[in-house]
Amino acid sequence: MAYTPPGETRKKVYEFVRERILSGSPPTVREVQRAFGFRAVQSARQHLEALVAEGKLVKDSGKARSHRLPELGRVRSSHLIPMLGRVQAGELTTALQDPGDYLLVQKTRFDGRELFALTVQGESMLGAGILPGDTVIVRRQPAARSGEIVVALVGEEATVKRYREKKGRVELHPENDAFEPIVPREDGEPFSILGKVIEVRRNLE
Amino acid sequence: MAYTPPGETRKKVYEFVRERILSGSPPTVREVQRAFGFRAVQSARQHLEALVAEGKLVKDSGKARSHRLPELGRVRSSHLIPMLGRVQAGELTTALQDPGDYLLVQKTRFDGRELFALTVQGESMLGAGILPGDTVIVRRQPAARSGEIVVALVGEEATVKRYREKKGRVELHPENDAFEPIVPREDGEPFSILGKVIEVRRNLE
DNA sequence: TGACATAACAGACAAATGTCTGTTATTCTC
DNA sequence: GAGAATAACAGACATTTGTCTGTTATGTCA
Repeated sequence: MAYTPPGETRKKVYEFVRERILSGSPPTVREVQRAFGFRAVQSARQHLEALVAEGKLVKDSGKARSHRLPELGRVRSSHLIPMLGRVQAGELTTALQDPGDYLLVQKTRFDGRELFALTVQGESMLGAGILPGDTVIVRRQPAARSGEIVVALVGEEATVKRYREKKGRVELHPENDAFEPIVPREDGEPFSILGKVIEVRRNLE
Repeated sequence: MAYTPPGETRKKVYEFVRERILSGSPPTVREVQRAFGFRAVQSARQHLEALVAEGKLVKDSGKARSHRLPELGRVRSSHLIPMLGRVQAGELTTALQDPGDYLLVQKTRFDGRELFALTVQGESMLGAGILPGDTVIVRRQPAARSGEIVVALVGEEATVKRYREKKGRVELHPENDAFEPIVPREDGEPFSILGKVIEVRRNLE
């Protein structure tokens, strides 16, 4: 490779390595070498070492593909969680076993097994900023605290509502004046909480 | 390691490798070996090969740390994108160089470089289901089509609004009756589109 | 010009890592 | 119990990858 102005190639090496790290496979020294057409391994190594010295990268000495971004220490661990489509609510819990799609989430506190995702249908939670088509990420749990947004099974249907306890009575509140609160157990319909909504996502592409 | 029932260790190996891949550094065969206390490298390798045969993992033969999740191949790529905090809007573009935190996204169409994330402040987009504290994921682009939600730089401030062109005139519409549309360039304030909002996320934990 | 810094190169060695061949142990089924 | 299937082990070899020592080229600046 021809001589380049000081810092120029360095910067490109940094960007290259950064992209590779962010996309999941940090390069080896020789991959950097090849990517830049260096004829010597040491050329790539010099840049990498300099970037580590500058604090722009960190690495584990002696290990393959061990370059990391220093900021990434702060990034929390991530999980693939099952994404449920338009399944019948009754099958919901069993459908969790064999999901059709996955969603990538980063959650420290939870195990991937406790989480699943649902596509919201209907406009009953407009007031809480949850629109039809939004994806809700749910932590499986059999109970909730008053005020939390939950996914509940009422009869045969899974529904997203705000959970409230009033004088010991359970109510599922929509956030939309056009809908009425649901008071389960009053009509004897089977009722259970599937989990708590811990994240809402909306695609606008 | 003692003999374990068929499939049991296999499953744990899969989960181990999966976690490592998702957290950014796929393990070497010997790291798997050590993690499970195998006394032979081959023990780890057998499990890994079986998982590849089952289609639960894929790998590049001969390369270090090359195990990948096939699902991630389907989704094509996951990226960590820079998350901008409460930065001054004027510094926004340069601040991208040195982000404070990262957000994990899966986007097929886009490169990690084109994306960044912002925390929404203010209630001007309530009507579009975007609440204060929500995170918007933005694709950097200098223009938008009428009707799209954008992040724009008006004067010194970055703002999330719906972009509209009316008779060739540009307007930035809030989705909240308490706010007035912004008509940039009328008062000569510097104006530019930073990018288009392609996803909205809200944490409820 | 000459000292100095950076960039790039050359060739090697050492360590990490992937791969291979063959063996023993455990469980299940018939 | 024999055979099959899976799990685990042992010991090596080959390749990849990280690291090292030393050299040459290009540009900067007093």
